[in-house]
Amino acid sequence: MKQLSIGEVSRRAGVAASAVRYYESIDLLPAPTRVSGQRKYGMGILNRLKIISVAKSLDFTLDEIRRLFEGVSEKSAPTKIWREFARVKLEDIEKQILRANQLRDMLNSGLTCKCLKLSDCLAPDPDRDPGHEQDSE
Amino acid sequence: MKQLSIGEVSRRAGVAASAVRYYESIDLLPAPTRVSGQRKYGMGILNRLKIISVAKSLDFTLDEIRRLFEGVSEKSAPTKIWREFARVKLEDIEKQILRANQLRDMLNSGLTCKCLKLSDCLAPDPDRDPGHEQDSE
DNA sequence: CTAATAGTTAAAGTTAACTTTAAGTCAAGC
DNA sequence: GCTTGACTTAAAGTTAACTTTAACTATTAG
Repeated sequence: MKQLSIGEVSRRAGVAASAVRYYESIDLLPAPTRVSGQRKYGMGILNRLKIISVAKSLDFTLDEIRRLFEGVSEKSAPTKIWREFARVKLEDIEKQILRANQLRDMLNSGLTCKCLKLSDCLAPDPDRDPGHEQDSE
Repeated sequence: MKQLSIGEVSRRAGVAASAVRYYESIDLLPAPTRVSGQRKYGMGILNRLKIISVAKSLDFTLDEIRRLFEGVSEKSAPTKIWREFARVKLEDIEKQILRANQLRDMLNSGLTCKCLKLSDCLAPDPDRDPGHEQDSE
């Protein structure tokens, strides 16, 4: 079974060695075995780093990912925990899509008539150019 | 013309007063007029803060938003510049929407089949449980 | 052997976007 | 006049996710 040095792990996973050490320091990665002080990893580390990288790209924080791994180390269904995280993240993304549409609409109306109003508000010194106060709700 | 104190702006816009001062310090907001040292804002500030807040929620950095406003402050045809800017930003936002949809799809597939494979890799101590090493590419 | 390369640590530095703190000013109500 | 509450400033603190640095040790090539 091949043992990888931290440098090899870094190269093969495309993750900086300092990041790998950092992940270990926050218990996102387990402490590997040591050979005369130096970390030696099994191939499993590559998978683990891959998962971290994918989760990160899905806007999971490292803390969430850590909890994700923790959940898996429990006896009960790991898929359940993954599903739950994915569900929550899905909601986030739906919201993001809604907001993107909102801003798109704001910008779209900026491209047509409302813009004249909006752009007044965006003028360098709005206090000098009054006359379009919005509703005081 | 109603003048708002920073506290009123904060309440009405749902943005901390310290954040408003911070925005001013990084030139994201213009310096408002002062009445015996205290900031007094016109209603336009609320629009401006709203735009900032929406853009922020879409992962625009404050620096990007600042550049957004800058385009509008040029002397020459402000609406023209605004239009051009809005057009460019629109493209960005369409991309954001696409990316968000992609992300949603990834999470959706995470909720179904792929997960079962992934969960194998999430075992508590991969080094003790070899047998699914990935290709050494 | 030496030199170069790769690994080790703890601690400080980085960036964004703020918040908190400390010390002081100002306006309003009693 | 005094107190209270909102405001002012500069500067330091916060959080996440790392990176960089400094000083040191270990491994490998020649």
